[in-house]
Amino acid sequence: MIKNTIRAAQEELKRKGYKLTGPRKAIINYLAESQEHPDMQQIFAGIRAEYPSIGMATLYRTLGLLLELDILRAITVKKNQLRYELKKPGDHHHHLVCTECSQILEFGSCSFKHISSEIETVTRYSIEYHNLEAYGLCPQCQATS
Amino acid sequence: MIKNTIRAAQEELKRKGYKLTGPRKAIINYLAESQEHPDMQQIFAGIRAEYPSIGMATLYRTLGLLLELDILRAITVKKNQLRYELKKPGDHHHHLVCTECSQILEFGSCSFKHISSEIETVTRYSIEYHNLEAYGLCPQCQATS
DNA sequence: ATTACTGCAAATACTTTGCACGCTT
DNA sequence: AAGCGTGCAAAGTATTTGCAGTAAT
Repeated sequence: MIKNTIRAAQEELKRKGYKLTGPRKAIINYLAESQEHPDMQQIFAGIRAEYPSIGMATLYRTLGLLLELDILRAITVKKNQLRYELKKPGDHHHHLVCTECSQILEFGSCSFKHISSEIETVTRYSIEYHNLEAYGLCPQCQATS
Repeated sequence: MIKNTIRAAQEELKRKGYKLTGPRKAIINYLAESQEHPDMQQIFAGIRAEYPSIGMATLYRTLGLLLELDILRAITVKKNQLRYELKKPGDHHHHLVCTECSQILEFGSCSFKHISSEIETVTRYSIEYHNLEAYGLCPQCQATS
C-alpha cells in the first residue's frame, strides 16, 4: 500500500509539470512510510537521515507544494502546531485529536459526503476536499484527570 | 443575539476563574460584533480603535485563552492563515473556504453529531468539540478561471 | 490586600526570499 | 540545453517571554 501512495504522489507531481527531484522523493517516501502524523521538525530530522544535504527552505517549499496539490493534508493539533499526512489513494478518514497530549487517532466514518453535493447546490461553491477534526481527551488523558 | 454571545463569553471566563479585564472585554466585544471572520491583524486594528493601549502580546494571550476555553474558534483559510469567530450559544455551523480568495461561507448542516457518540464508544475518546472545513472555489473564483 | 493581567521591549522562533549552482527533463 | 529546484544565508514575520506596574476581585 505504501508503494501505491508513493507512486500516486509522484505521478501527481509530474502530471502537474513539477520535477521529481531527490529532495521531493525523499520527503514523499518519509511521509508515506511514517505511521504517526509527524510535524515539520520530525520530518526534517527524519529526512536528514536519508538525505543529509536537505535544507529547511526546501522542506517548507515542498510541503507547501504538496498541500497545494492536495497530496498532503495538515492536521491542527493546537494553535500553530500542525501535523502532516500524505493522502493515500482510496482512503478517506478523519481525525480525533487529544487536546491534552496531541495524540491523533484516525476514524473512518465520514458523514460529510452525503451532504456535500447538497451544500454545493445551495452555496454554488465547488468543493474540492474537506477536513473534519474532532477534539477531546484520549483514554489515557481522561484517566489522568 | 450579540448581547447573548458577549454575556456567554464573559460568564465563561469568570466561571473558570479568569478576570474580566478591559482588554478582554474589548476583544470579546469586537469579535461578537464582527460579521466577517477576521484575522489577528484585523482584530488588533479593530480593537485599537476602542482600546488604543492594547499590545499585541495581550491579544496573543487572550486569543490563546479563548481558544483553550472553547469560546473561540479558529478557521484555517490557508497554511498559517487563521481567521477567528466567537462561538454563539445555541448556534452550530461549519465553514466553506475558498482556496483562491479565502472567502468564508457558513453552512448549518452538520452531519457529525449523528456519529459522534458512536465514535466516542469505539475509540474511548471523550469528544468536546469538532470542526469541519470544506475547501473549494467560491462562485466568483469559479467564474474567473 | 492579593494576585492575575497588561504593556513594553527583548528574545525566540518561524517562514520567506534572493541568488548562484546543480540536477531533471 | 533549458529552466526548474536546491541549499545557503540573510531578511522578514510572527510569537513568546520577563518584568515592573496596574487593575480586578
